[in-house]
Amino acid sequence: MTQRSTTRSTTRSATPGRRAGPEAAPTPLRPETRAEGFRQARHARRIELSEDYVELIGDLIRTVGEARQVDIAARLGVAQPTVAKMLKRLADEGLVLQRPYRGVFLTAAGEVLAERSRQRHRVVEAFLCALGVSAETARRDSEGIEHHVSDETLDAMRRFTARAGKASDGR
Amino acid sequence: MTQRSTTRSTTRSATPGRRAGPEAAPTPLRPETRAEGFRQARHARRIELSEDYVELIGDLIRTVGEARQVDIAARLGVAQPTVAKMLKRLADEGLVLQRPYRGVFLTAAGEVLAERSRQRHRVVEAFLCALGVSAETARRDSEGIEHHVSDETLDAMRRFTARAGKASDGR
DNA sequence: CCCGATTTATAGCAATGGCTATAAACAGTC
DNA sequence: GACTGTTTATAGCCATTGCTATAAATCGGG
Ligand SMILES: [Mn+2]
Ligand SMILES: [Mn+2]
Ligand SMILES: [Mn+2]
Ligand SMILES: [Mn+2]
Repeated sequence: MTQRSTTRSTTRSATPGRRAGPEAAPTPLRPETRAEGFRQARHARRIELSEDYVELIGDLIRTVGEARQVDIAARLGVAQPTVAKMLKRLADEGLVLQRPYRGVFLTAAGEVLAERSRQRHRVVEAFLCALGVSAETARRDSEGIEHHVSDETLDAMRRFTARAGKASDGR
Repeated sequence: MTQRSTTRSTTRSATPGRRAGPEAAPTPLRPETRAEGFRQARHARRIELSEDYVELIGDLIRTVGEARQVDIAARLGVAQPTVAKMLKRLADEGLVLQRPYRGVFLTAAGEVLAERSRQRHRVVEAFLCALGVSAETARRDSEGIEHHVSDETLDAMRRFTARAGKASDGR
């Protein structure tokens, strides 16, 4: 431990020389602490697609009666082979069941994930609307945001939306 | 156009048979419309890393004096070669400048992106706090959410945070 | 029962974002 | 100026997510 290395990278800012005054620079943050956020975001990115797929498949089955690759592709804005490959992966993961040329179906596990995802998506979208964002923007932004919202934040959003609804409602 | 195809996939739900009553099922949504959200999310995912890197590099330069690969890696929670490769890409994109064994620096373009990203990140994090989320959760969730927030939503967040601050403030 | 349109499947390609293992360059210390 | 530990660079490797082009399967009508 001769040069800078771990000392600076990890230990140094743990106990900063000057303690934070009121409203001072926000205390540099330990590297490990900072990494937590990035790790969480990377994890969310990894499962994002699965969530969007099962949610969309569930929607299609309910509204159209079946979920075909072409329809999934059209709604995701990707090419059909992209969907085919992804469905294979989802089948491997036990989230969907493919009946060739007869559409895709959700397994029990898929149904659970779909419902959880749909719920969260709805909360986020409704929240954005309650916050005063236009319906179009709420729809578009929520498609990405939903995957990065923890349960705690989701709860806060729910509370706010409910409050806002009560306030603007007749009562 | 004999079978189902485009008819169902694209045209069908454009003008649904039953017009939406008050608070009825939320009108199935045209496939193209739905695809917009997914496209926006995919786009955000593509530039997410660049944003996080330049923001972090700027932070390091300001607080530590220089941005070394090891320090970036520690804060992102990834391995150093991962950082090395990414920095090469960022250099190709004209966002950073590498002086071998002397740290990374931001180009003018990098500086601009970094500042914009940092700003947005701050707004989102402060907003989550104002919403009543714990500081830790706000820090972690904002790391992912920030990249999916449009200007319109960002504005709404700013307004809310300001309002909340005024409300709880002495006056 | 065969045709034509639609839908799926497959092959092959590329970019991205991770990793480990290892070599090379550098900076301080003696 | 050589040792030694730190930092960068490089060389593979792999998984993921997208694409195009093309072949195969299916289905509804005639
Ligand atoms: Mn969703
Ligand atoms: Mn989504
Ligand atoms: Mn950020
Ligand atoms: Mn981020």
